[in-house]
Amino acid sequence: MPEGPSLIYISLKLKPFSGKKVTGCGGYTPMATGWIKGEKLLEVCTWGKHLLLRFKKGTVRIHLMLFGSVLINEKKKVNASFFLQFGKDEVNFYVVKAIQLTQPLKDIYDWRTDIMSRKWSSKHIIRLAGEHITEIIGDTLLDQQVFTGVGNIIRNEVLFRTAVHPLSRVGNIPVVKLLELLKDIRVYAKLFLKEKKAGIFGDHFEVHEQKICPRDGNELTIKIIGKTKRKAYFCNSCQEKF
DNA sequence: GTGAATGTTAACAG
DNA sequence: CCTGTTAACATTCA
Repeated sequence: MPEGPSLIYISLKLKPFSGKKVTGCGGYTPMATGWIKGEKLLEVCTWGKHLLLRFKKGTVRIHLMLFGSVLINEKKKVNASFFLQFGKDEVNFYVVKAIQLTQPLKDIYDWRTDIMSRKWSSKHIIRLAGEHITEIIGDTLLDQQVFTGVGNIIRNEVLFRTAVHPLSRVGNIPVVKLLELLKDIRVYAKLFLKEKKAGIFGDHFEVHEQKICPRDGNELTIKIIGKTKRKAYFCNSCQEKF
């Protein structure tokens, strides 16, 4: 469920609860939850794949990992790792990691790298990319400190869309090309969110989980690459290796 | 029944 | 001590 756009989608669904008072909370999370009861949910925001629920006494940082899900006024058979009640309404978080943050969010998070943020700055990321010149772009794209919110789907799709080979060294990619890649992450992420809203996300990836390159009809390469050990789908012939 | 999947981090080995 | 590898977590779907 979780890449940047999915988190925005979830946060939009939770926004109506901001300003509302928590009447009950709990779950099997090891995080203490007593401090939340009776508090007003001040704000719902995100940083990449982090869902942030702000309260006066701290923020609950929720991460969905691979299998997490959020249901409003619906329950699964399994226990929720975390839940919040707002009077008659309840929000259930399944298989999530919940942590209490007490520092001001500004001190922890830099939204200039968050692909879903208005504060996103390509200039800043180009600068950061300079510290990763020996790395392969396939790895850097999954580095949450540089491309906050990018996951395996966005990585594979955007590399294909901009015709960049995942094994390209970051330092070898011309800045113009890198800028094109950065821009397309934003474009694709928006499309991702749009499809999520329409309930059709996942219907038509170009390369992710595919077999044939839609551009030249060649067979796609499917390979576990880099330090992240995630599966990359790419076309060896039409994605340029820098 | 098996394996893989939009992910991260703690523990371990060298 | 630093770096890289493995394990662990938990669910759903093909």
